[in-house]
Amino acid sequence: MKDIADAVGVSTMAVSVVLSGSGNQKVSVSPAKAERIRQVAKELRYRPNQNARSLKTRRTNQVAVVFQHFSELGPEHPYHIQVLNGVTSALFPAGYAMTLCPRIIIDGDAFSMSDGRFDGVLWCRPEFDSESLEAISSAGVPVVMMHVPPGLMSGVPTFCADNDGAMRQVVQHLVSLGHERIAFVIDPVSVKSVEGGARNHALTRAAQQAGIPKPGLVVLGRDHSILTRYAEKDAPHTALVCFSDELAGFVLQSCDRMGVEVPRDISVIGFDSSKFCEGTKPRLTSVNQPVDRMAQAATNHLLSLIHDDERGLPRSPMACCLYDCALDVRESTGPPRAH
Amino acid sequence: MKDIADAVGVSTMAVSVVLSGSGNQKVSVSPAKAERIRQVAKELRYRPNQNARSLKTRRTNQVAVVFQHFSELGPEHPYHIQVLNGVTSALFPAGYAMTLCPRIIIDGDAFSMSDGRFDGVLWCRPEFDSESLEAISSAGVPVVMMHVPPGLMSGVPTFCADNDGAMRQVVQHLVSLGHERIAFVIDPVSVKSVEGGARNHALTRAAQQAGIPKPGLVVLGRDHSILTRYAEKDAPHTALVCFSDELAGFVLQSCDRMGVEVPRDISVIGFDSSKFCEGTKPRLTSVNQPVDRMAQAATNHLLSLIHDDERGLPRSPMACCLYDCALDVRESTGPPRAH
DNA sequence: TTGAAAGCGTTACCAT
DNA sequence: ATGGTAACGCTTTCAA
Repeated sequence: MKDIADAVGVSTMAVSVVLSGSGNQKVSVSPAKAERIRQVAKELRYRPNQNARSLKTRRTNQVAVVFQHFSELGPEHPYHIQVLNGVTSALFPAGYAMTLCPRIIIDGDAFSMSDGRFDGVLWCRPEFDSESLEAISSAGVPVVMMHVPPGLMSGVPTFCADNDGAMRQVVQHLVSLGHERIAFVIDPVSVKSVEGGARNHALTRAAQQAGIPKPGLVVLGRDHSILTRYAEKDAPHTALVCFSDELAGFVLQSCDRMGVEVPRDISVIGFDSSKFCEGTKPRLTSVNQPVDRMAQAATNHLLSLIHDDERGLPRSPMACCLYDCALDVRESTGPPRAH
Repeated sequence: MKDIADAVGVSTMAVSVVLSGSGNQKVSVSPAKAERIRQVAKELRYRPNQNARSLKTRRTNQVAVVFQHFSELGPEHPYHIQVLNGVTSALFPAGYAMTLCPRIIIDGDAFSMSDGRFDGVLWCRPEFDSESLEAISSAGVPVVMMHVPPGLMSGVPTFCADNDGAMRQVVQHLVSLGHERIAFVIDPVSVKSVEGGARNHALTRAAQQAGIPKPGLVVLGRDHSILTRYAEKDAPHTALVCFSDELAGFVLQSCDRMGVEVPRDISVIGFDSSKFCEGTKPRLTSVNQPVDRMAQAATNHLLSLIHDDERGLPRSPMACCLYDCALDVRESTGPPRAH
C-alpha cells in the first residue's frame, strides 16, 4: 500500500479508502487521484492482505461448516452433498467463503470457532456433547444449527425436519397397507444423536396416535443376524423404518443375502429420499427431507445474523424453523405377508 | 493476552511463547509459570486470534480448493465428492482447513488466491484461461493442479489420469468385442477443457495404434437428435466413448427414449466408474479413474511444498504425476449389431 | 529467564 | 479534500 501511496503521491489512507471500497464517508478522494491509485495498484499487482484487513475490520467473509464425520462423504451419503450444495448456493452469491475446519470437525475443539477466522458457523453435527454446547452458546460469532428439534437448544436458531409430521405419514402409509407391528432401525452412532432420538419418539407417537402397538427399536451394529428374525413366520415386525437411506440400503442388502424378499416378506422405509433410493432393488420408499433447502435457508439466516451483528442491530428472534417432509412411496413397501 | 500476562505477572511475550507452542528456542519460560499461564488462559477463556497470528506468521493453515462449477455437486457428479474426500483425508490430519472461495470459484478472480488467506491452492478447474494461468504461475503460494496432462503447465506440479493408457484399454476392449467405428462423446463445456482435448487425442492415438478408423467426435449439446442416427442400420458408429459417467448416463437415457437398445444396438462407455455406473440400466462400463487417490496425493504434495517454503528449502521438483486407470467392464458394452 | 518494543498490512479517527 | 497516526492482536528480536 505504501508503494502505491508513494508512487501516486498520496497517503496510504487514500489508497485504503479507494481500494477497500468501504464507502468511508468521512474521507473522500478526488476522482482523478482515485483513478490513478487504481491504475498504479494494477501496475504494481497490488493484492490486499486479507489477514490484515480482517484483523482490523473483524470480518473475514468466511463461514465455517461443521459436520460430524466428514469421511462419510459419498454417493451413499447424499446428505453432506445436499448440505454443501445448499450452503454454497447461499454463501457464494453473498461473497462468503465456506471452510471445513479440522480443529472443529476432527479434533472436536468447538471453541476454535471463535478464533476470529469465521463470521459465523453452521453447525451440522447431529450429536454434540456438553463442551460443544457451551462453546456454541458462548461463541463470539452467530451460530445456526441444523437437525436440532425445537426446544432443545435455546438461544441458537435451529433448522430441522418435521420428524413428527414425517413419521405420521410413514405410519399412515404402513397402516393403510395393513401393517401393525413396525420397528425403528438405527445405527449405533445416530441413536445417540439428538435427531435419532427425535425420530424414534416421533415414530412412537405417530404409532400411538394411529392405534397400533409401540414400535420396536433395532440398533443395527455390525452383527446383522438380527435380521434373520424377520425371515421367520412369527417375525416380530412386518415393516422397518430406517434412520437413513444408507441404513435402509444396508438392510435391503442383508435381506437379499438372507433370502428375505422385500416388500413381500417385509417392508423397508428409508429417510432422505436421495437418488440412492432409485438405484436400490427394489426402489426404496423413503421420507423426503429437503436438506438442501434447509441448508440454504439456515445459511441465509446465518448471513442475516452476521449482518445484524455487523450493523449493531438486534438479532432476528427466529428460534426454530421446521420443514415439512413428504413420503416418496416406491417399491420397498407393500402389504404384510399373509399368515 | 495482556489480561493473562497481567494476571500471572509476566509479559505478553511469555504468554505468547507458552500458548502458541511455536517452540521458540531463544526464549524459555519456567514450567511453573508456563502452567500458571495455561491455567489462567483457560479461566479467562482466552482464544488466540488467528487473524493476528496469521498476519504475523504469514501462515494460515488453510488451503483453498478451486472447482469449476460447484453447483454441479451431486450424486450424478461423484467427481467433486471424491476430490473433497481425498483432499480432506490428507488435509485434516495435518491440521489444515479447506476452504471453498467464491472469489475464485464464482467470480473467477484467480488472483485472490494470493490474498494471504491460504497457504496453498489445489486447482481442480479443468478449464482455465490466460488470466488464471498468469495468476497461477505468479501466485505467492504453492499451487498444485489436477487434470492437467503432462507438458502443458510448466512450473506447476500436476496430478492427472493416464488418459493414453485408459483409452488404450478402452479401444482394446471394444476391438476385442468386434467394434471398429467408434466415437468420442463430450459436452460443450468439457470439450474446451484441457483434459477433454487430451482424452479425445488419447482415444484417437489408441485407435490408430489398434489399426481401426479414426474415432468420430460428437459434441452433445441440448439437441440429442444426433443419437437417432445410431438407431439406423448404417449407423456411423457402433460404440460411444463418453467423457464422463454423467454424460454416458445422459446418452443411455436418450437411447432408451429413442428405442435404441444398449448394448445390442450400440455400446456405451463412461469415465470415472463411479457408483453411478451401478445404478444405470444397463450398468455402465466405465474407465476407473482414482480421483480420490489423486486428490489425496495432490494435497499431500501441496502440503510438502508449503512445508518446503516455510523452511526455506527448495521445492520438490516433481512436475507431473500420472495415474493408471482401469476399465471396469459392465453391461453397457457388447458385440456390435450384425448387419 | 524475562521485559520492552518493533513491527505484520490494514483501517479509521482526528486533525489540518 | 487530504495527511498523520493510532490501533487491531499477535510474534519475535533485542537487550537486560
